[in-house]
Order: sequence, then structure tokens, then C-alpha cells
Amino acid sequence: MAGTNEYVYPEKWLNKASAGDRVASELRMRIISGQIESGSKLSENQLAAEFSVSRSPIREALKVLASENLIRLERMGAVVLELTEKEIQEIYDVRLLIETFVFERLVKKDNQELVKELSKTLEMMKIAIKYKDPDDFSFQDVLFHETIIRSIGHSHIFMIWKNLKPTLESLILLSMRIRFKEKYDDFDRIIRNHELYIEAIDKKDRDLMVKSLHQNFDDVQGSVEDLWTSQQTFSKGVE
Amino acid sequence: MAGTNEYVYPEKWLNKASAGDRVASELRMRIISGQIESGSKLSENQLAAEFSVSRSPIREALKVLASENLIRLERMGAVVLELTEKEIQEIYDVRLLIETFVFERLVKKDNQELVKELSKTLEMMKIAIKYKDPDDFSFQDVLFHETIIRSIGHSHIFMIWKNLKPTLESLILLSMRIRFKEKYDDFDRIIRNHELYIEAIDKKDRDLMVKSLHQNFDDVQGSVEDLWTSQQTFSKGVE
DNA sequence: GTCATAATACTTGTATACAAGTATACTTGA
DNA sequence: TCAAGTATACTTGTATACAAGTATTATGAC
Repeated sequence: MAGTNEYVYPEKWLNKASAGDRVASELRMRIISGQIESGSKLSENQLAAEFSVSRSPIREALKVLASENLIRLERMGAVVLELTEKEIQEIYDVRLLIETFVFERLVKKDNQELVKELSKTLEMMKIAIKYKDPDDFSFQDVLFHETIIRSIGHSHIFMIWKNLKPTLESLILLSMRIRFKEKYDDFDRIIRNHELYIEAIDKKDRDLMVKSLHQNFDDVQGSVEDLWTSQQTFSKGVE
Repeated sequence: MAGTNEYVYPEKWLNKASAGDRVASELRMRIISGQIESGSKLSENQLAAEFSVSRSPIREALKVLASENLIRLERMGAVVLELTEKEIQEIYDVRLLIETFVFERLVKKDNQELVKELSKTLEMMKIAIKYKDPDDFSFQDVLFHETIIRSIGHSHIFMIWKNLKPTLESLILLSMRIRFKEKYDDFDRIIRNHELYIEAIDKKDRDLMVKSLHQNFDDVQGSVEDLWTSQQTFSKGVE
């Protein structure tokens, strides 16, 4: 796969991925980071040439991105949708919706195993910080939330997560890369937030959970703003 | 498209649909109705032969069904998943989750247009009942809920709906076909429920909304049970 | 210059071909 | 009879070919 631009999606996350998955992951990152401007038109042939693959994997990738609301498939070409403040807020809404649902299930369960698993993931996050690896950190961060959601064994709620995950992953990845450069001490707070979240689950403390959840959201929210400003820096002036 | 079985999905809903969409819709109906037993293995070549199309649309259809949790794509072949009581309950959960979210948004808005639209749809449902057309009725029933969800202009909540819709549509379709034959007077109650729902939106009455919502769910829930029993009748004895 | 029409260069959806990998069945040796 | 290895018939993922449709551009009549 050789194109005009460098690849921004971590290659190590694409071990056994098909060409279609690779293209989808890469395009997603470029769209969310603003490297591909909203309103752009993507055509299958053009992308196939750019990524040096055939149309088959490209079609697959476009279907995926359309299901994530990042592009809209039209008669001729796919248009890149804008990731507005409203969009970010909507993702926030959905996360709040499913994570509170999940928590209501958690308080009715024994979560000893879950807490142990989360603690492990948190330790990994700390290591990632220590070695200044934003990609590893993001991976563990996403995994943290996925572990919680998966734990209640609700396949439809998990489906909603699966749809949301790629976008969220890209957002977190992009913002963490910036933070590792610019706001390194933010991570103390992020770690403490996650500790609070674990504690909330362990003690089945609703108030604590909602509090840490909101703070966690604010983290991403804040990061997104960083992302926008940073993006303006490297892409071009604002309109 | 010629196969061994009759097609159960309404052809008139497939006007401009691609071959992939047709196959997906038909397979979905057969899986949910139990015509294709859970645990069966589907292969692309076999399906391509059965539907007299190439593998391309089949691949597309399988991806769609996998995203709806109706099949699981494995290394070799796709296995048909079971639609258990638990699954039905989960769909119920998600509907409750998004429709209550939607209602919270509705109480902050002016819904005159929406109420008018819903009334129109309800009139159509009555006509469908009068002319004993379960397919038309199901279409309007699904449209009724889609109209409500769409009205708040929340693209991510709508995405969740879009994922849920095909399964729900199939469930409603199958159960309504049975009811039109066996329990014709159920429809009085269903219509009254929808009237209550409209009233709840119009008066922004949370309690009324929750009440009618639950009754509406119970309708589908009940229908599903009908579906299972009826299915046992025509497919084969229970294990 | 302007409008209508025709030619061209796109587009998508589907069919087919091929390569690489995996399970099944079958042989072969003891 | 059974184990090990090989052949065969599957499987998926990708590339390519083709048909039908749509936008754009060029052409020509007025």
C-alpha cells in the first residue's frame, strides 16, 4: 500500500487486517484529523489508485465509513461529512447512554474479575505514559472502556459500542498524540479519573461513577478542542 | 433471482435495491423466521448458487447481517446465530433506551409538525388494517417509530435505530402476518396504543409516554411468542 | 452567444478469475 | 488397524472485466 501521504494509523494495530480494514482505518484517521477536508468527494477508483489496491477493498472500506457516519454514499462518489461540535456532543450522548446503562447492570453483579482486569489495563496505561507512547496509551484507554461494556454480556449494547469504537479510537489517538507533546501532565489527572472509575465499580457507587464518567468525557471533549486548534495549525487557516 | 424457496420479504420494498440488499433482506427474514436454523453454516458460494447471483452481492449481504448480529463471520463460512428470548429482551432494552432519550428531547421542542405526521401514519395503518394488508401495516408501524426518532435530529441516535431497524422490521412483519390471520382484533389495541403515544408527545406527558411505550413493546414481545409457536407449526417439532 | 443534442469520461453494481490458506478425505507405510 | 503425510476440494480476499447508468463536455444549429 503506497500513497502520496504518510500513514497516520498505527501499523501494529493492523496485524492480520484485510486491505479493506487498513484503508478504512487510514481514511478514518485522515477524515477525523481533518487531513481530508469535509465536503471532499471520494471516488472508488481514485482511492484504489491512491492506496494501490483494487476497488473491492475500497468498496468495503467506504461501506464501513458510511456506517460510522463519516461519509455519505451518494450516486457518484462519497462525500466526507463534517465532524462538528454537535457530532462530538452526540458521541458524548451515546457514551453516556450506554455507560450508564452498563453501570446499572454492574451494580447487580459481582465485579471482582472485572475490577482486576481494569486494574491491569490501568497499569499498562501507566507504562505507556512512562515510555511516552501515545498509541499504546490510546489502545489501553479504549480497551478499558470496552472491557467494562463487554462485561455485562449484552450483545446489542456491545454492538452500539462496536459502531462507536472506531471513531472514538481515532479521536483519542489523535488527541493523545498531541497531549504527549504538549500537555504531558494531563495524564496524572486521566489516570486518577480511571482509578475513580474502578473504585466506583468496585464499591457500586453510582454518584462516583457518574462523576468520573463526566470527567472522563470532559477529557475527550477537551482533547477534541486541542485537536481542532492543532489541526488548524498544520492544515491551514480557518475559514 | 431464483432459488429453491419462495421469497418471504415483500418484493415491493425492494424497488431500487441492489442484489446485495435483496439477499440480505431475504436471508434476514429466513433467519428470524427460523426457516434457516440457528447453527447452520452459510457459505458464499452456496448462497451465490441459491440466489443465482455472484459472490459480490453475497459478501455484501453477509457483512450486513453480521453487523446486525444475525450471523457470525468465521474463517470458513458464516454461522447463523440464535434469536433467543435474551436477544429479544436486548432489542427491547435498546428501544427503551433510545426512545426514552428521544422523548426527553421532545419535551423541550415544539412537536406540532411531528404530531401531524404521526397522525397521518396512523391513518395509513388503519387503512392497512381495513384492507387486511400486514405488510403495509408493518411498514407504517416501523415508519411511525422512525419518524419520532428522526424528529430530534440526532444523527448518532438515528444510527442506532438504523442498525436495529431491519431486525425489528422483520420481527414486526412476521408477527403481523400471523396476527392478521389469527388475532385480528388485536389491532384495535395496537391502534389505541399508538394514539396514546401521539397524545403523550402532544401533551409532553412522560408517564403516558412510558406507559404506551411499554405496552407497545409488550405487543412486539407477545407477537414474538406467537411467532415462535407458529414457527414450530410449520417448520418442525421442537427439540 | 445560446440552446439542444451527442459524444465522452466518468460512476456504480455485478460477474468472474486467481491466489493463498484451511479442512477433509484419502492414500501409504508400518 | 492406525498414524502420518499428501492430495483434493473447499474457503476467503483481492484483482479485473464488463454492463448499465449519469454527469460533463464538446459540437452543431440557430
